[in-house]
Amino acid sequence: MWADLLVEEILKTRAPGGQVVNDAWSPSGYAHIGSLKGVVLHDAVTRGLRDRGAPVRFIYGFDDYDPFDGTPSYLDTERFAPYLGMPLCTVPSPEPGAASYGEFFGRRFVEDFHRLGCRPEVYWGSALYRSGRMNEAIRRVLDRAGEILEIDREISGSQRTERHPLQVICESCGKIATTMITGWDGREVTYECRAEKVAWAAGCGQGGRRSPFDGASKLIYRVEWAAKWWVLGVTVEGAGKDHFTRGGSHDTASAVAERIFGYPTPFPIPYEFLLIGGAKMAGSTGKGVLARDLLEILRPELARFLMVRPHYREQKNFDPGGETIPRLYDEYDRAVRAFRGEIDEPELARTFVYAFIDEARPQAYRPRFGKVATLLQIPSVDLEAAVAEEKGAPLSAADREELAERTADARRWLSHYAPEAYKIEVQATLPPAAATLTAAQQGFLEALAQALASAEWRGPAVHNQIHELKNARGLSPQQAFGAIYRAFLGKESGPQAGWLLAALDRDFVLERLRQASAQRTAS
RNA sequence: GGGCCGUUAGCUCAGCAGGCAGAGCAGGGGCCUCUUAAGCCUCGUGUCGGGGGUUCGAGUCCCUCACGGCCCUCCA
Repeated sequence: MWADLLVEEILKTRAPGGQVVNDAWSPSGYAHIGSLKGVVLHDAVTRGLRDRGAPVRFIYGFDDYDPFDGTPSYLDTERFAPYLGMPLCTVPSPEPGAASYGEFFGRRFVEDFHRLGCRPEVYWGSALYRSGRMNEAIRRVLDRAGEILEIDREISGSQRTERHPLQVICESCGKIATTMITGWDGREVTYECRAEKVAWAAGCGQGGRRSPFDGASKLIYRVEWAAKWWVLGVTVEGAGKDHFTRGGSHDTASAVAERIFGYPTPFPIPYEFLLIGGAKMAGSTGKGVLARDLLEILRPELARFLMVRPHYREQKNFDPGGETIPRLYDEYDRAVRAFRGEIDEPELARTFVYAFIDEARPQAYRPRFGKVATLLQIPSVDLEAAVAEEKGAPLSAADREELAERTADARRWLSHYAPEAYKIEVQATLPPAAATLTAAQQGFLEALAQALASAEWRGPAVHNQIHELKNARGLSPQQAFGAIYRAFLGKESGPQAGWLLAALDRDFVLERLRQASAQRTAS
């Protein structure tokens, strides 16, 4: 299990004291799936460290001092246009109930990752700056701006000419993305708010002089990353591979951390992307898969399992279509059984340790997902009774809850993602596929109609009738059952035929059997 | 151009601190009076992408090539 190996490596290479695991995200819209993967990954590592008895804190930052740099597609562009360039914490919330835009989306995301069992200590960038905790870092960065510019050029080949790696909030217009610092005297900075500094927001053209401390300014991204490590004492922090490219933001942040702050780079965890249906897509554009979208597709247990199961360096492409979801369900159930010691799969058992939301929950009886999906589609089946029979004991409250979850998931799967072959739908009229019936099959159906006219209208009785006639007429199971499925479902196979027919209206069944047997066949 | 990852049974993938190739699904066979999507038992010789190398021994380490995916713009 990769998380175990990481934990081991962390304990081996980091100071024996407590670990501080950090992750952060800029709340510029609804979080997308990758941000969620980040939280889960850091939570897993935290869980692993805790499991080994190591003192550990997991902190999570919302970078709501970052500038608002674009309106997501699901919001009104015109309404938010005036706020472009301001810190996310001073942009109004799109809905009532939050003090700011950043807080609104931050809180939404907290809800999402809480559902996945991640409960880091949350902190806000705005509070970090306003409280003065970043002051010393800001001072140091301003004093050594030249060195940082050098580091930037050396590591990333950046052509950045802006000397001060700091952005101050314009006192006139409140924007932070548009300002340029022109001087630093050890107490205050002078700045200009420029109309064309960035393409997506216009500065007011004013300038001024102010103290950069206590929330008046924010470090630029790469430098801020290093500063936060230092200020918060971070010892473990991963990021997506986009940050870990050579000369990328992580390289720069590491160099700044070590050379400017004299602080060792936290244990790095560069992780691969989770693709959904082959696409990644960004949250700020509003396109693509949001964290909450995934939670619409998969219940929290499975969503977390999906992110924890593959090696963190492995790119995973999750395509909810086909048999992906039933397979994921089966795999999760196997992990549960492995954890309980029912099957010998140590790797899976460990995976479960990192995947579970609520350790106690999986004690419930777990009927196979595919089976639930099938039974669900046969009207006569009492799901709870059927599952209780399989279990061999009455269902507990937890069993029923589990079954209800699965039933809801199965319904969703069937209506949105399941291949046609898994859908059982009795056709309202004789399906075209019935035209391919052979004479022998038609004879069989005709005889079946006669026999069923007076048979007991229950699954087992109908089932026996089918078998008797099949045997009497020397038909293979394929021929006999295939004929029934074609006549009713328009397909080659289906659920147990006796129960299927008994679930339907008798007259309807008899009529359909006669239609199918009377139809002229191509052959 | 640089980086990361992938290429293992028909399909989806495990296996990667080197030691006789695995699972699930599909498929074959069998049981439950009944093979037809519920349950149970049983069956897996595949150039582990190609080629070198290290080793007593390599999917498992090193080099190299090919194909595929993604990333290098503050998007995980």
